[in-house]
Amino acid sequence: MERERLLEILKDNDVFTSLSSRAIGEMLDISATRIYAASDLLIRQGDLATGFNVMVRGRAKLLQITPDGHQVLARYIVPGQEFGLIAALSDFTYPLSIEAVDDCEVLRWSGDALAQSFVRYPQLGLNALRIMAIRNQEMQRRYQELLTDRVEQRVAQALLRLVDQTGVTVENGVLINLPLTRADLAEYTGTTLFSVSRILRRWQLDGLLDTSRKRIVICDLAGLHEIVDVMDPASAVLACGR
Amino acid sequence: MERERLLEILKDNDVFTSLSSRAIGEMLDISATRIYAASDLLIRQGDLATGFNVMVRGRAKLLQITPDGHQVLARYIVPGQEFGLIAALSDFTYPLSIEAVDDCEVLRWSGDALAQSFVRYPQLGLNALRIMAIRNQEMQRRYQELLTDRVEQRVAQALLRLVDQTGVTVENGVLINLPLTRADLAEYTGTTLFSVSRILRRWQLDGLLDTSRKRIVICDLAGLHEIVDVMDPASAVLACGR
DNA sequence: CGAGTTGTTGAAATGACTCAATGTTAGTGG
DNA sequence: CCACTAACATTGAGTCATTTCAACAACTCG
Repeated sequence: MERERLLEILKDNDVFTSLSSRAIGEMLDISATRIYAASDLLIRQGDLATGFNVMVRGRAKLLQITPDGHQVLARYIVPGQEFGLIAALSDFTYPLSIEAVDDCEVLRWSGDALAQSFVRYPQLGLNALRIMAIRNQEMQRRYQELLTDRVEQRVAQALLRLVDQTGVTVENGVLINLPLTRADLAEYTGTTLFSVSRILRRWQLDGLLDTSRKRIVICDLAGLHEIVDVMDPASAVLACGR
Repeated sequence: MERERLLEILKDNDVFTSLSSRAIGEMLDISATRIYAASDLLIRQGDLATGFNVMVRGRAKLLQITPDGHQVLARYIVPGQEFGLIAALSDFTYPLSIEAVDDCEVLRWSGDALAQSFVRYPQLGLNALRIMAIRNQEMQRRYQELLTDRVEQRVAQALLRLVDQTGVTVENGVLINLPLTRADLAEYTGTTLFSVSRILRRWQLDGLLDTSRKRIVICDLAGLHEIVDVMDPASAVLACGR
């Protein structure tokens, strides 16, 4: 990929916020490019964390495999997003695997190189801290959702998140630009592919969305939002009380 | 509290790891002491994050209140642990409230002071990053547990975590040194106090633990561990297959 | 075309929740 | 020291959301 484009991608990434163009150029100079094919593992859960990466082309999914064989889909990585930030710290192992959805191209730095860059550009360390903090809060919110919401709300929430991340406007709504099976969504929301199938079917009939195999177009974003925060029995009671 | 004791507490906290005694002394010099009474709020969810704190006496619980009125108990803070690290970053609001369980005493630094200390002692920033990373992994693991485990396993896991954090050896086992009601445990594990009551009762009959009001003594740690990782239907099938 | 992947649907099973009633314990104030 | 009260804990019955499993339908790709 041409240098101009890569510089732009780095500049837009939160890790490199507030860094001078020269500094970003220098960071690019010491990076390596790696190419992966679809369904390759970019990172293997349990390996020592040695590489920090920025995705420049293609998409990948973060998977966590539990001791009892269950698989959890934590989130998707799309171009411009970074992963493996903990490589900057020594003695950390990756807590999950990252699997390429398409063919992928990533920029990669060794953990040591990143740690040294923290010294050279102190802003980089602060940015890293900020990213971690944000991701922490995000996890906290999702944890709480999981604890209090039911399956339907969680699926709605997941779709909204994916629209936010990968949404593309098409004629009849917003397309989630990922090859998303019912099983994927089930792993992402912590339910079964059967439940997901039933829920999507119902929403399709209600005109909230339009789905064919591995393809979901949201027609009524507001409708999904309503499901997320109105549909709860507890809050419904509260709402009635008013 | 006398200075010697405070220095020791800071020294043992992960934020101050690898800092010289002199540096820790200087940090202590610029800290303020705050006292709270039981059930006071040390931090209010939604407030701008302005203070970084280390608990030196007493215990507190991290509570997240959801839009629909549910309460989630994220974790407990015990003496020696820090909270409010994100105050070092500007424009962050606390994602949850912290409520004193007992009377508490905390050391407090302003977010600005902490950010300046990051410049003065670069190790401090790295430590902060490390702590965030660890907490992230911990959240990730709990998220996955919530997604795949059933209530019984989650309660067992919660008890084990609490033993780890606050366990005190007593005659017939390990006491969880917290005033823990069924409702607290329910908020902590994402279930109802009824389910918790039933589960604890059964375990009491099985001799796994000994509980009276607000007091839990674990008699058979190994037994709980078994429940956590053997009791799953999926893994049971796998185990049979061998 | 055919084979494997993906999606749908129904019926039965079930884990967990809700709610109401009741029992138990720790403080409080007279 | 006792009675009283509020907080905490137990228990049972009914209900519900979700899972499980099996069968089948539809699509896609070589």
